[in-house]
Amino acid sequence: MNNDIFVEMISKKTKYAINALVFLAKRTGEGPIVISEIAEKEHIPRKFLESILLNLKKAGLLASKKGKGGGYYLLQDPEDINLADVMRLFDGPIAFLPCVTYKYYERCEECKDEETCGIRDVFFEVKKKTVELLKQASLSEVIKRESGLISHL
Amino acid sequence: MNNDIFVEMISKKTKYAINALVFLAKRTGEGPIVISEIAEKEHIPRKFLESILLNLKKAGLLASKKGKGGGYYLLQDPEDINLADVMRLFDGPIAFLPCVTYKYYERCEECKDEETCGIRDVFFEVKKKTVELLKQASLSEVIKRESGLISHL
DNA sequence: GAATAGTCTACCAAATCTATAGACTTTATA
DNA sequence: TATAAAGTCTATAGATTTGGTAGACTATTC
Repeated sequence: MNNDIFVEMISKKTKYAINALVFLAKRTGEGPIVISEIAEKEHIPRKFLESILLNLKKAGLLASKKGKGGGYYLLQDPEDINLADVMRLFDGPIAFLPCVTYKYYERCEECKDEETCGIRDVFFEVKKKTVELLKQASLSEVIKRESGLISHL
Repeated sequence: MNNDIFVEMISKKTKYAINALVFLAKRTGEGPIVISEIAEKEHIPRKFLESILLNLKKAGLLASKKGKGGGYYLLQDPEDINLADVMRLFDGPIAFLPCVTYKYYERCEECKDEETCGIRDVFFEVKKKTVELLKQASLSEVIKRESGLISHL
């Protein structure tokens, strides 16, 4: 039984990454923004954020500039960056079971017949819907929702 | 970046629990089934399964009988046990963020204004849909899908 | 050349997950 | 009533992951 208060399902890395990206998206056109500003404004441990931004850069979402006047800035259009991609980058495949992923497919050891596995079928459906919703959630979409124009809550 | 081969999202506990429950559901009416039989047939480490079944018993899904001729059996109708409940039992709330759960609600530390948080809005939608799909997935539904009558793959 | 700012490597503490071991209790039945 | 069968309880342990820190290094600007 889970005695723990709470099991967070997305990692802090992903959460911080999303927050940093949204922050940068809102300030498109202002030129490079320094790590420490993002860290402060978004309440993210500075050193930890460093490695996150580096990952986002390697993944091609961000670019950076060194030296005075340097910092990070979005490399892609906020329309084109979505939460599904970000989550996959840090937390791996978006699925409850490895057998319903495409890129990270792995058979369940205990599974007797995957072809007719009802559990797999259920989790495949869940994964499909989740990815669909997260793909739709681009940075611009997230920002748009912040304004309260669209609310699902 | 995730260098690990794969991050399994539901715990083995949950997976084993579901498999054990489906197994028991298929054998409703046969009386108590011993732990070791479930362990063998479902390829679950025996001792580990013990504690899982105990949890399921405490949660009111299973009952047990000690001594010779004893074992475990379903206490509820297979229609009435769904994957959402099982997952919650072992893995906690079904949500990517604590701020979109009901029973385990917790505010994100870094969050500036929850009311207008676009990220929260997105993840709330995802959670809602996920729970909906998992609620529909009762043990009987899983078994029905195994037969290949309904397939979403 | 000094200050600024990102990059790289290494490390670490805490928590969680997946078990395993073994003693104990209850029950059926020969 | 002894004994074997079967579930229950407590404790522990190894491996992995997560979240975070430290510090040296490199590149850029003025």
